[in-house]
Amino acid sequence: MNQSGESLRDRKKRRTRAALERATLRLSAERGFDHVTVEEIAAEADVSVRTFFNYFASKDDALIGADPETGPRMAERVLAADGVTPFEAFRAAVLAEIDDELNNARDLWLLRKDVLMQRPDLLVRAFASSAEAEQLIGAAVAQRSGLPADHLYPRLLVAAGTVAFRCAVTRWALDDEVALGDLISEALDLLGAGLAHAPHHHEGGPS
Amino acid sequence: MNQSGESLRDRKKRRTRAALERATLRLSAERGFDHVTVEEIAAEADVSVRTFFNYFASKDDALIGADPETGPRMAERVLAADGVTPFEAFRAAVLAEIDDELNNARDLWLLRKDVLMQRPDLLVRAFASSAEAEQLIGAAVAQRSGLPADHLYPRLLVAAGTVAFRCAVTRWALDDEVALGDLISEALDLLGAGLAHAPHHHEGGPS
DNA sequence: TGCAAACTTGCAGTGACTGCAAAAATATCC
DNA sequence: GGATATTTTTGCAGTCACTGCAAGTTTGCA
Repeated sequence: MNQSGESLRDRKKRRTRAALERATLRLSAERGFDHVTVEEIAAEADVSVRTFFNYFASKDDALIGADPETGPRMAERVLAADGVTPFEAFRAAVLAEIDDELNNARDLWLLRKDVLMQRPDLLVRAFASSAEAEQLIGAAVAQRSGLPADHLYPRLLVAAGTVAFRCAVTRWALDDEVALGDLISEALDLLGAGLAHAPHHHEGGPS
Repeated sequence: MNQSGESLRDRKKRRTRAALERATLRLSAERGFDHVTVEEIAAEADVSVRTFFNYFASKDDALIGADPETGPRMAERVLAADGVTPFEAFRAAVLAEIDDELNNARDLWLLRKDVLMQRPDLLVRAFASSAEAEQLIGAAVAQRSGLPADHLYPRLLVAAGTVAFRCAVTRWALDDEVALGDLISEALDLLGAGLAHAPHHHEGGPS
């Protein structure tokens, strides 16, 4: 291993993963997600098809850049935030995550936007693969709440938070000129305050 | 066409659909969802594989019995409920739907329970196909709210409601001795009241 | 330099899913 | 009751996502 924390191997893996993600998004933005084969993606990223599947469990996963580290990292974030409610901890974790994402991979998110503009429903399908991540984050929320791990609240919070994220991304992809972070924040606030009452509608107002 | 509202054709279609659903669930409960092929399901239901795909767009869809009429029917229910908030209308529509379901196809739900006991994560995947139904119901909620169809609130309500349903079904499949309707009701209440504050935990209390 | 571990690749195979056109079943009209 | 139009079922051929395995290649470490 090198003196730095990241070995050659790690660096190569990160580059390959990024290349596959970028290839998936670039080609999909160009001709539509299901007019692109994994074979083409792999070719564009200059690796074998088999290698594609070493990095992503499915084509859908490559679309959202599903990363096995996301779940554990989010769980850690939830546990780390101190002196706030579990909900606030979760909210902060989500916002921190997307902030990092936009800082480190803004180009990928712009491509993603192009793809989702064409087919917003892809997001619904793609998020279905996050089951085990939800599990982990839910356990963290449960721990912070002093609730049993199988209680309804943590599961519902994480699941609803995930769809809030999804809704926000969808809106972001369609409407122009809004910051993604703001949309996510708004959606989470709505969940926090309760959906019992619809917000009033202002012509040309916020959102 | 017969004197009754339902022709021979309609009756046969309903029977075939039910047979396919039942075959999917029976075989999956027995040996696990992904150790069953569509070929086997079709054989059990006594139709061709191609016919299976005339009824269900995917194997996942057969698992939850995805019905093209569900979306429109739910939308209608939302619009029909009168003199209540959009949230209440949605809530009532969901509860009415599951009530009908349990009355008309309780046996299928018991089989479903067996399958989900083994693999709760299947539900997450299966619900991903409901994108267009969500669209329809969301439009109905928007109309009742006096909000534009692309506003965040209706989309979020329906999406969150869907995962609330999903969470409730998962809990129902794992815990014994609880009515599914009660669990769904509880989950929707939580959404309505807001997730900002975790409910208190009573030992042995109402989970 | 040499060994061990991690990563990549090709290959062969399974199975979901699709379009198409012919065959079978059902509805409609006289 | 029979001819005809409409639906539904089916088989077939083909594409493509995804998997396990075993061999080849690269990187880490002593």
